Amino acid sequence: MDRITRDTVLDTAMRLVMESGIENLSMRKLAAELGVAVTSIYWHVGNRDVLVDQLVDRVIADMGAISVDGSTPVERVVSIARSCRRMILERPHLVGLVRERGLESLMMLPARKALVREMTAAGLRGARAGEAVQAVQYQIAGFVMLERALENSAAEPPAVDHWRGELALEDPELAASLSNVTDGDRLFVLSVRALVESLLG
Amino acid sequence: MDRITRDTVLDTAMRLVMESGIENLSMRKLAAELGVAVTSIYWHVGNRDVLVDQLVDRVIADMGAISVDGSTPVERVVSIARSCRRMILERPHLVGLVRERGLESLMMLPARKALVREMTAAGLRGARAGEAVQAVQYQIAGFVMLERALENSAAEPPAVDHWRGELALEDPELAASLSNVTDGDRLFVLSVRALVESLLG
DNA sequence: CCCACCGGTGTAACAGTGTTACAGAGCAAC
DNA sequence: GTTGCTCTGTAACACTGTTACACCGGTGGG
Repeated sequence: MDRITRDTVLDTAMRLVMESGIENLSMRKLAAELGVAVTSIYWHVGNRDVLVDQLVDRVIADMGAISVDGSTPVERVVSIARSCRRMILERPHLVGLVRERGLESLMMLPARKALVREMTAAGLRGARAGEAVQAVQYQIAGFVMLERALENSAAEPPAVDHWRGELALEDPELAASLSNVTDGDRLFVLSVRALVESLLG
Repeated sequence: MDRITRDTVLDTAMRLVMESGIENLSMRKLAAELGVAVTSIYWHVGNRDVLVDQLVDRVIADMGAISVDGSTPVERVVSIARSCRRMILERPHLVGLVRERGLESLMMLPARKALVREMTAAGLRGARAGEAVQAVQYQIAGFVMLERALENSAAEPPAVDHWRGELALEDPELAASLSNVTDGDRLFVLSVRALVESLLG
């Protein structure tokens, strides 16, 4: 009997997603949570797709500004990347959200401007600078997406590598480094720094 | 009436996936295609999840060997990465397949061995080499996953960047480079080369 | 005042999904 | 012949997104 609003629908949808993930959000559950029939939701938001789109927009809107620290350009770009990664990892529902829609690029919009500033500050101009920005963006987004995807399938079998035995004899430290469950932040910073140092050099 | 086999089930499932993608594969459609009831499929393969797992294993098994060209270590790693990317892009269904399961890491197994060889040939040892291998692996897989995800959502709105106007005044070539739909291969090779040069330097 | 309209809601259905309890064929072995 | 095993079919359960249609409450016009 209580009237609902497009905003109340989006609010409780957001709450449900943050509680139990996008994969457990259905129109019927949302309607039940609102104490209303399914058709009301369709009247207010139209579709499940536009509902998810609205949720993505909300999450991206509240991602806030990224922090830029460091004195050298490399350190500043690394700090941007790190801030980006932290911001995404702090929002576990975001990955599922943008995985359902195809809006991965929007994930990067706040960083883009900061990256352009740093690249030009480091002396890059024109297409060189543009490619550098895109390369770093792709690396950040790709890394985090992959990282999240891998951690969900952590129950993976040990992936019997037959050649790992012989490798362990030649360079046991290398074999151990490949077997270890990766320290995400360390590998991330290492990769970004390597890429940026090369791009700016 | 015709008896079916686990292999015939997997074969036609694979065919259906290659024809219309994993998202259009349902147990009922598969059963209909086989001219059999759903329960037979369940008896033979058990589950939809194990069915998809089997399909992933098949695709990975037929990925074959990667080619390694080039004289310098950097060029050889770039060639490995490029070969990997091509192999994945040639199998459009693979991305949907591994996106449904969480087995992204398996995507890289054939490349791993080659990367280890090149890194040690370039003089890297121990944890340094292991991290380098993982960094390149993450970059390849992340880049390709992101690339495929972006190309599916190409109908995206132009993403009104308010600051692009002022940027265009300062460095029009940079603005154009950021606006352009990215040339995937060029950006990929550029990124991998930059990363590897820095890791090996 | 009444009636028509419109915004919003509810009922019930359609078509599709994965999965399974259960009954039954066909065949081999004892 | 009867038992037992392998495999298949029927029919259902519990979901999903979506919609055709009826209804209810208010607001404005005649």
